[in-house]
Amino acid sequence: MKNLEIAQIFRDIARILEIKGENIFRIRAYERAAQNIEGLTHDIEDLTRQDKLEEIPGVGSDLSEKIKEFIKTGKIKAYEGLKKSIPEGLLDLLNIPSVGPKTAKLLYEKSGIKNVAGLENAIKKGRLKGIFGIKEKTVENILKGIEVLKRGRQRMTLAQASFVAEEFVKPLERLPEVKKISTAGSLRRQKETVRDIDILIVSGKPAGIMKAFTKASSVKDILAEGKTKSSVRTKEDVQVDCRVVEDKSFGAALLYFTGSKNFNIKLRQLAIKKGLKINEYGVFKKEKFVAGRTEEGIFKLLGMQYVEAELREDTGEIELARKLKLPELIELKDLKGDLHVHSKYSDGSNSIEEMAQACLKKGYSYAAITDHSESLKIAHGMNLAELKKKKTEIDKLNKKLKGFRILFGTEVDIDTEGEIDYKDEVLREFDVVVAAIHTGFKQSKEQLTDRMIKACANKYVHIIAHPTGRLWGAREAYDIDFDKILKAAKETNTHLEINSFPQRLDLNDLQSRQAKEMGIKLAISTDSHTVDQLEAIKFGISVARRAWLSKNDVINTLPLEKLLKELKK
DNA sequence: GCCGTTTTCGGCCCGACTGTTTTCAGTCG
Repeated sequence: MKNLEIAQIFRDIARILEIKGENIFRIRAYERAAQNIEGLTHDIEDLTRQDKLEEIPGVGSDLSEKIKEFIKTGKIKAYEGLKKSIPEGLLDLLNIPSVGPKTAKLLYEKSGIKNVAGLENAIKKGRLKGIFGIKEKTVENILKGIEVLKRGRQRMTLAQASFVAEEFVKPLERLPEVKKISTAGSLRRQKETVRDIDILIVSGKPAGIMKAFTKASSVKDILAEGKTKSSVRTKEDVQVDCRVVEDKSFGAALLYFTGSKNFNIKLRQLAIKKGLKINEYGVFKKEKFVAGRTEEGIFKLLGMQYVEAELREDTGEIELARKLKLPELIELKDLKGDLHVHSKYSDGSNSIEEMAQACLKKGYSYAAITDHSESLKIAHGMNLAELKKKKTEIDKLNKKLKGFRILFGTEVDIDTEGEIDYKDEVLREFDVVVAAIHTGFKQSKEQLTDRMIKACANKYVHIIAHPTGRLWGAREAYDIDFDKILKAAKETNTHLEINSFPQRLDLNDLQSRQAKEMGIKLAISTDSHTVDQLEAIKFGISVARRAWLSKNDVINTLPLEKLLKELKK
């Protein structure tokens, strides 16, 4: 997949053009194309072959030629030329908060600064003094920005972001002057990783809220403090923005702060065509306020369906909403059970009964206890004698539990040859067989892909767990040919898992959407090793919703009998 | 550079906050 590579080049081109002071609309065109290419669910090389590049929003004749050139030669001549026109390190300056293209250009032209190190040095030697427009405060901000850059402004997992947001929302919502409060931004869109936290508040007394917000216990720096909008940085280096609006603007402001940027732009363009103007205060006809209290009201006024926050990425949802053809997204309450749960029999911390009771409490009607298979020694993989004991225990518990069924499951290992470590006569006995790669990650792409395809072909394997193996912050995805695996899954009626574990989220949103488009049904599971981890299912649901999945696309929304039928190959 | 339920040319989302300015440009989201 060259998608990300090409998107990065277009983004770089945009930044070089910015520094050179090019036409802002040309710059935005590159940025828009970059973002849309990043969000593609198809391999851009396939689109090139099928002559469908210009179907990508924001890609016209010129950019499609550049993409073709890159696919063919591995280079884009225009890009190579642009790169030579400015010093290599200059683009890095744009990564410093408070330094944009204008400042970067100024620093380069007036002071010969070519990179971050050069900038730091110049500041230390006081060489920035006398540059028009740069005074003490600006220098101070640049220095702070460099510090932030050096620490690395990382993205958090969705789970971490939810936690940071709660630390602000909880105390704020107790204030009497707070009428409504909501998170917004990529957290509300439930992206798998989040950089900044956005909080929106309705109140008639913004001043007190700004004060309370900037004085919150986890705040380290105040980045900006205005009448209705403030930004802080927490001790963990997370930027949190807070904005206060009146009640009648809540919907408009929520829409605006939830984004995404491209979604907002397209919605506003649509409004302009209808003679309306959208900003964060409302929708206006000439000067007159015509909507804004709720998001629903705004979408209705624009003649379209309500677009769920998770879909707002400008990847076709606006067009479908206008035709009233958006899919009905899956919800947490649609799930009937969890199909990937561990117990004490392998490396889990709770007994089967404890896990089952917790699932029952969540309103599930079944759970598959999928302990590791024999070869995975590190996770106390189970031998045949232990399996027998486990089966007996499950049968006994099932007699006891009312309205709930424990499914006899296993998470088997796909070995380095693509074989499963239990024999067929053992596999046959399970209700649910989840298969996954746990070893030999470093094999070649062909080997890894073949292993997965072979596992799909096994008639007793129902679900491939965490299919790409990526572990956020720890491990990249296996080097696999994902398209081939999708094809194999489709042909063999094997299901793919959306693993809800916050560091995994595997498949991710784009991959899940691709699977759905292929007609593959997915399983949303937690891979829980403790009772508490069952709660992570909400993150799997977030992935599914961002992937446009409906109830029908997910097998564990089925009632028990239908599920067992669906699993049969 | 893209794009078209007014257009193949002339538009292109919109506003808060900051710093350095006396009215605004730059940055950010």
